[in-house]
Amino acid sequence: MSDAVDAIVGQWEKERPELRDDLWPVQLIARVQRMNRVLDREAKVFCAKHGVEWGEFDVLTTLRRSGPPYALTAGAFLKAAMVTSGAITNRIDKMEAKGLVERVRDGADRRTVRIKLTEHGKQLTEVLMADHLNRYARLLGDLDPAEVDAAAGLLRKFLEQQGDTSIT
Amino acid sequence: MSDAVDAIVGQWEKERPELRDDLWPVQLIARVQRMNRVLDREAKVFCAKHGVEWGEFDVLTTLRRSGPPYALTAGAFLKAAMVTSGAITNRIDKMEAKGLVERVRDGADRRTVRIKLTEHGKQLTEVLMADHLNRYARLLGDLDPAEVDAAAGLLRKFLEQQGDTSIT
DNA sequence: TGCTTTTATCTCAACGTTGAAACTTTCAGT
DNA sequence: ACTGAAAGTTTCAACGTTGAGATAAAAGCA
Repeated sequence: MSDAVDAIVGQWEKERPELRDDLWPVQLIARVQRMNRVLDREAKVFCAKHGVEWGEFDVLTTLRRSGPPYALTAGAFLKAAMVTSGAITNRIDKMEAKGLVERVRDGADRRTVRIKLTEHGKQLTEVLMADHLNRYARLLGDLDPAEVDAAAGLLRKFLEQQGDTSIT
Repeated sequence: MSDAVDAIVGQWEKERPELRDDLWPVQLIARVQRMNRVLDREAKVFCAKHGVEWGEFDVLTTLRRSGPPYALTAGAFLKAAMVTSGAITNRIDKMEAKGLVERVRDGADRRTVRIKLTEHGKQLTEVLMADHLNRYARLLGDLDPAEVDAAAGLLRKFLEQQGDTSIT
């Protein structure tokens, strides 16, 4: 059994044999990158079916799981979505035009803008989530659950070390 | 110990308890996505230090590990880099301007264009690789090698299932 | 030899993200 | 109150990628 990354590492071992002992991180890192690409393409197809962008779906689910009143500040999205501020403004602009969310300036701090899920947005999210999780289960369905769990645990350690510990 | 993904899953369990048994794929998939983001940022900083773009570095190493004569067709890059044809054309245009690679149309099939590493490009790549692998080792250095290996193995299975089995 | 299909690459407009600068509001110190 | 620093968001130009279409060459077939 071998994948594209095995081929890549094989090439290095042949071309630069002296690097042999330094290639083990490639085995994980390159696969994380390639898996991300695969997931990304899959996600875009899924979102297109439902008429939303991948980034918009991210905003919808982030709002939905935050619980009532389904409203978060723009700043909260920066960490949750791991994108820059300009991207969030852009996403919200389009989603507001679609009627999925609305901007609410509340009195407490007039710098902040709360992004709030509209009723339409909430209903769409409920529909999307079911399909979304089915899709995930299908993608990983043929893998050993215990191994998936172990791999997730290792990635958690990496992310903790890198300080990816909070979404607020 | 918990990371951002634990927080996300925790929110879902609270908001939609009935989804509890369907959230296990999120534990892996969300971490692959977030780890990819972390790696991406790290890579950009690394590349900026050496005056190349992340996509350009990818082309350089792909050529280098392919072995003499360090020349590949544009099509070969599509699968290796998992990007579209327009992106490759764009990358090669810029790298040719920098003198890192050169386009060679050889007689056999005049449709194909071989992208060839220049001497300058090759020398730069040698320098970059040492730093690159040091960086990788530092990133994963605090993790248990056996666990890294196991996680890489699981991701390999996923990628095989998704047909990511060749770079040619 | 003609004709169609396939393969390989390039072109280009649309798109989303980045990152720095601008803007407004709030906070802290005096 | 006043002033400077900090925080939250928006603006905007530059950038790289996408994806469909164009172009050109090769292969298959009559």
